Amino acid sequence: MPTRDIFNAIADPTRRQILDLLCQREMAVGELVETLGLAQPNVSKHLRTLGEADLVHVRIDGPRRHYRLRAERLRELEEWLAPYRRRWADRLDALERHLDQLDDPDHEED
Amino acid sequence: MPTRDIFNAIADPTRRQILDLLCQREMAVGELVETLGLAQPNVSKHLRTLGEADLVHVRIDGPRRHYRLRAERLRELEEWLAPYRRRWADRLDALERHLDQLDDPDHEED
DNA sequence: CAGGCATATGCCAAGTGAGGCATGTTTTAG
DNA sequence: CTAAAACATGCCTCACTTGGCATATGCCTG
Repeated sequence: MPTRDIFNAIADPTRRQILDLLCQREMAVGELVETLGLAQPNVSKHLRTLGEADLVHVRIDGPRRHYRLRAERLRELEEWLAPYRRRWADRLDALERHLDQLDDPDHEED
Repeated sequence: MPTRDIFNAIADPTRRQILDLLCQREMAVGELVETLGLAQPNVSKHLRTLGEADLVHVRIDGPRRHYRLRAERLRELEEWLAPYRRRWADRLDALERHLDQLDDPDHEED
């Protein structure tokens, strides 16, 4: 069984697009299919992957399944980002960019 | 040529480990090889992928290549995360979790 | 209960990525 | 100029992933 972590889930552009849509409102599979222009089984598979990463939640409504984003799950990403944010947030950032410029003369700097 | 975006770059656990190491200090390939316990060509390939996503920067020092993290590049991820952060940050969050609980009685809630 | 929706799952083919291994390249030492 | 050190690159194989297509499953209507 493959890895179904968040990093893997958001690595696919189509899945990011799905998340983007679900960020606005809950949607049924059919709506997603129509919006994405993909085949229904394909969309279902992506939703499965997202579900295994706990990024979406299903609400069953008769024969329809409404998928809703679990935005809270993305906090994991936020937390992973924390140590790095500290790096770009502090004053060293400017210095590093300056060093990059010195190391790489071809690089265009703003 | 494959996609070399940030999402893809951080999808691999080994590459995240490399980023984690480089977050602390600049390191030469040999140091990374020793720390990671992987074969050198493999490490070089991951570094290449990270480089193509502009997540690392190389400083050539004689025969050695020191890799440094470009933490600023991760701002792209931060920006991508922004719309979602708004979702989990607002008061709707608690409501949504409540709804999840109602939809999914088996789910353990804190 | 038969049939039709809305979705999920299974199977197959093609593309992609990671690791292992051998080899090429650049730099420094002698 | 030769050799060795430090990396990068090329090739191969294997496992995984994605998309397309067919089909199974669950739910609701008549």
